[in-house]
Amino acid sequence: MARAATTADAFNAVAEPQRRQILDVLAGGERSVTALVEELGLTQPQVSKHLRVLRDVDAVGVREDGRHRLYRLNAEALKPIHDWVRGYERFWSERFDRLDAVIEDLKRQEHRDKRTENRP
Amino acid sequence: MARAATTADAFNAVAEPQRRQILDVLAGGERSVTALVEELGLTQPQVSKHLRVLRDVDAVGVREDGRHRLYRLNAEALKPIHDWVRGYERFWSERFDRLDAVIEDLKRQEHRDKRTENRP
DNA sequence: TTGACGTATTCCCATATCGGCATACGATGC
DNA sequence: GCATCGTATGCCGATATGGGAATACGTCAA
Repeated sequence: MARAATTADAFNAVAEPQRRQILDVLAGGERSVTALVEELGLTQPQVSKHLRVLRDVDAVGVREDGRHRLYRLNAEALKPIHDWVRGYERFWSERFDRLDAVIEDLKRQEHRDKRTENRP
Repeated sequence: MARAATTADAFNAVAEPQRRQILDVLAGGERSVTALVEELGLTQPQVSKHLRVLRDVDAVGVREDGRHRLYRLNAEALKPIHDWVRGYERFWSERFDRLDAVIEDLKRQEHRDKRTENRP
């Protein structure tokens, strides 16, 4: 056994910078492979391969149009990432600064309580 | 040349499920390596290695405490991920449905303008 | 039908990655 | 000093990954 859980999920798909770029372009609307090749300055096989990965995690969809294949964004697939990272929002968001301060105070209070609770 | 840009950035660090688990635990407060080993059911070298990766991208910090090493979350490092994925929020959030419709209308309008702007 | 175009796939190379095991290393307690 | 604990690192094997080049495949035009 070796190298477990490289599970082709959205997190992995998005870990590659060029794939993020592809998604960013597709956010602007459908594109053919050639269009992506030109806009991103990548080779055609490169783009096709990245699109394959994105398709496997359902982050993009395809539509046939003559000899072209038009790819479109399917942002739903990114929601799990959003949901996960949003759980950390409070650690940096100013909106929660006050709340954090209060929590810290409570923690300190709790510590003091523990240190003194068994004293005469 | 081969395999470019697997750049040890936050996106990559977080692409590994077990590393996300570690961060999730650390979100609850400082932990020693052993504590993480027990809470997650991983081997000690596994945990140490994952922590190394997380430390390299500055997603966690360490503090020495006797022969223990206490790791803590540094959520700031996850902000780039949040910022990036937040750009896609509008694709699934109902709150933006109306706005999307308006934008689409504007795009169509623009297309019409372009198609006719050089006509007599 | 033939040829060009648009795209996907295959093969190969170099390297990165993960797990397991063993081991090294620093701090502590006896 | 010596054994032990807590942790980090090194090495290995298996596999995945990304790039490049070549090629296969399907569609359309002449």
